[in-house]
Amino acid sequence: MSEQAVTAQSEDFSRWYNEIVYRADLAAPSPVRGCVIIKPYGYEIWEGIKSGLDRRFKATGHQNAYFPLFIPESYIRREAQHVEGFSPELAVVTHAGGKELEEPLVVRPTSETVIGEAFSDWIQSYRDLPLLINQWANVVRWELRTRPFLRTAEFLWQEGHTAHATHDEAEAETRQMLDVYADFAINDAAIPVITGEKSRLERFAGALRTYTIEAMMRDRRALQSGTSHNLGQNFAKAFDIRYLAENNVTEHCWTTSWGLSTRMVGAVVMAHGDDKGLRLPPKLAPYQVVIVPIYKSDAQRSAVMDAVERLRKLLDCQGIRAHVDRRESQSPGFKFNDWEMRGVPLRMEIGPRDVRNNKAVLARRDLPGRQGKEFISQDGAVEAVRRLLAEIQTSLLEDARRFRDEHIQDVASYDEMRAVIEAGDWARANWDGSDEDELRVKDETGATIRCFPFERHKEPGACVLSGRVTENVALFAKAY
RNA sequence: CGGGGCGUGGCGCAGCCCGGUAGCGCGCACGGUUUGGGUCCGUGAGGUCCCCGGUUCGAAUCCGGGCGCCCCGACCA
Repeated sequence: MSEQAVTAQSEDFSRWYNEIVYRADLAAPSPVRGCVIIKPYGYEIWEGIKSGLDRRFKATGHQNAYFPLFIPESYIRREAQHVEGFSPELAVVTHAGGKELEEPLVVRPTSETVIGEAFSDWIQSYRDLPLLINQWANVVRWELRTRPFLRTAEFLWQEGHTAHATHDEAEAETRQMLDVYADFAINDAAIPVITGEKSRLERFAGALRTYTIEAMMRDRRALQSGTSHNLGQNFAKAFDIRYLAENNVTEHCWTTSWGLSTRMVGAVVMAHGDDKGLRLPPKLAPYQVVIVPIYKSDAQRSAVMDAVERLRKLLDCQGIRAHVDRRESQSPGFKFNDWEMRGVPLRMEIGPRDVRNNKAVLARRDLPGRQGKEFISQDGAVEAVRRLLAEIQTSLLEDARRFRDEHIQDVASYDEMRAVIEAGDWARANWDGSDEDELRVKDETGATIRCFPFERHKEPGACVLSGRVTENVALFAKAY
């Protein structure tokens, strides 16, 4: 990596990102254009994301299920805005079983339609509500340009689909799940996301309202990292999802959907990475501690490996994910660099000197060079590791938060906004513009409205474009 | 679909302008050396130079045509 430092220039950063994704063994280039190959190390990060989310979904009463990969083309057409939004990027199966199908099957780009069709059968009475379902699945959207994890033709995600009796319940669900995402992003992924509502233009095809968590990457670009949609009664009407209320009147349900994808893996890479490669938050790191043994002679090796194995077991018993790098053909120095590149939060070095003194060296990945090194006694290893992992988890979040806050600027005029965007930062502005105004901003600055943040950092004021006084505050940024 | 670039061992590239029988780095295999911050040395395996046609005694190199891929933009989790 020495020849390619992370810089604030997105062009360099993109190169850094691609290289690190492949070198750290998160993914492999796919023989099928734009599709995914996630390698074991990258997949384990995804599994960490899955378990963090699944735990939260269970706590909010959601249950997992699985729906078909194929969707009859006619389903997609039933919700007007939905077709319009997705049709350009659909992959369609026209032949199967050796002959042309009567009705083409779409490879799901998202499952509102099939799940809506199923829900209409499942739901009869208000007693069946709320219906809270999640599915872990892969979906396909034939994107024009792809990047590993951030945008691939096929990606893995979870999509939650719920049905409720009232608008308010659906709205509460939509907001709750956004909060779940934010909680996960902040506390597990150490990414200080900003929650807010999407503009009309950025809204999900067919939704009443779309909420988002927006993350700032190390090159200051924004990444939409999860979304939650209040679908109103649009899909309920299109798929005839109705229930009989207590007063014996038939009503349409109010539905929601929300999703978070393997893009989150890319978000972790881009939000924390540095010149040396990945920096993984301990909660998501496949290996939290890597133990590198150091020895010269065979006698030294057996003494060192005994101590190493003892410590590994100790950590393992405490639920700490520890890995011993037993490679004989690689020097310790090589291993240090290798694991730093792969983002392991903590490295434990044990050599003959340490064995003699009952010591070990711990090196944390979040701090540069010597600053991160600490001598500990082997007896206190578990405690020290536990303490440092917690500190690293916190420090990554704080580091990212500081970075984020330094690069969001409040602006009072359109000129100011252009300058801030031009410089690469995010601009926070009073906004009361039309769709056309929003498009104009995109055209002229390259920035889009990431969201109208829930957390207000700005007083009512004049819209930077229309000049009308408004309470609305929008966050503008260039996005991935 | 618009603009730019590139196709040469597994990967990254040089060679092309000015034709002469294919080279470098990484990786891989084997041997030795080294191991507290990316060891070093030696030996070796591995190539239809994207495809088709033309010019020529001779084409990776020149000419014509085709194909593929990447990057920037439009679309997007």
